[in-house]
Amino acid sequence: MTINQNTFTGEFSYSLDSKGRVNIPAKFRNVLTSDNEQTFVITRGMDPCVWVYPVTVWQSIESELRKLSSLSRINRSFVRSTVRYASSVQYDKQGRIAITPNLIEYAQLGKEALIIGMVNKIEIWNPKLLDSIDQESHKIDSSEFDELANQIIL
Amino acid sequence: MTINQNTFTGEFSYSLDSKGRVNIPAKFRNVLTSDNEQTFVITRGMDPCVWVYPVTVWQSIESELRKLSSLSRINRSFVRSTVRYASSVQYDKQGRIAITPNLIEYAQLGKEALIIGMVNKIEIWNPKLLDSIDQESHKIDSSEFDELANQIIL
DNA sequence: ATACATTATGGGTAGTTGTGGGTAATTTTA
DNA sequence: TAAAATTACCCACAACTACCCATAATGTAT
Repeated sequence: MTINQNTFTGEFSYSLDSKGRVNIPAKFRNVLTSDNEQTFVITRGMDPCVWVYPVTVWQSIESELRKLSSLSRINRSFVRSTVRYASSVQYDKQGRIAITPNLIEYAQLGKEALIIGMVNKIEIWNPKLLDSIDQESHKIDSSEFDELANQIIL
Repeated sequence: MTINQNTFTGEFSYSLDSKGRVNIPAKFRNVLTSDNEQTFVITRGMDPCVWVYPVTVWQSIESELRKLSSLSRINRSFVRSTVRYASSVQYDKQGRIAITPNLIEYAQLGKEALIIGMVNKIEIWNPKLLDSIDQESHKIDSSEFDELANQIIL
């Protein structure tokens, strides 16, 4: 019945209310393993959006980061930028999480929120921003895109 | 007598009801392996139609996607575009799945639905749309078909 | 040919889900 | 320390979805 634990696919349009809360789609909550205890970690995405990880998945990312030696300047900078904006949030009885003002500003979120399952994590987008970025990148990347598509047989 | 597990061939005309449900042909349901638990994954096709995968087949696609690091912009964009419109659906006691409004719009589905077995997946088409696309492409492809003939012996 | 089983299609109902807002508890600020 | 602001927790409602049953059409077996 469930596809896979802690695995997210699909797209949902939800609204960000006046208190900065968004609903986590029921389909996403239902595939969360119980050891997450209704908890996610939210942080800045590499693109201008919010990344949402199940807390257990985030923990394994942290343990990877721990392996990176702080002797390297790039490592330090990478660890800092990854961890800096991360905070853990638990969803309420209605299945909503609160997005910090920090992240709302970074992802330029208004009332509309587009929630996209990205396999191991969830992205929250300003729909209009994603549209414009999508159109830009399609022009640029099409050849590399085709390469990837050839490796993965759909 | 089944041909092959999780393998679909043939064409069927069914109807999409007012709730957006279509029947999966009995022949297709009967070749589904039991580990799929009556579950498919539906998503956008490359053509304007709906693609329907047995969930176990989709899982292997997902595990390929998991290997792509989100540090690369192209990877992120590729994963997003692949997974964005995918959602898992279980067929009900009558053998029907519900098509999401998203996909109904994308495939321009009306009351008529043409269901086509495509070996490892199933396609759901607006019959009229397929007709018009077929006629267009037949004019164009014949030379490229010849190329394929070297690779596949019919 | 007749009885039986399966299949395709339609619709009703109860529970779930998304959204808004209210109140109490906690933290921050003056 | 008191006031203000923020956060956590609770309830309510409308919309939607999953699940159930009914029926007609088709296919299968005796």
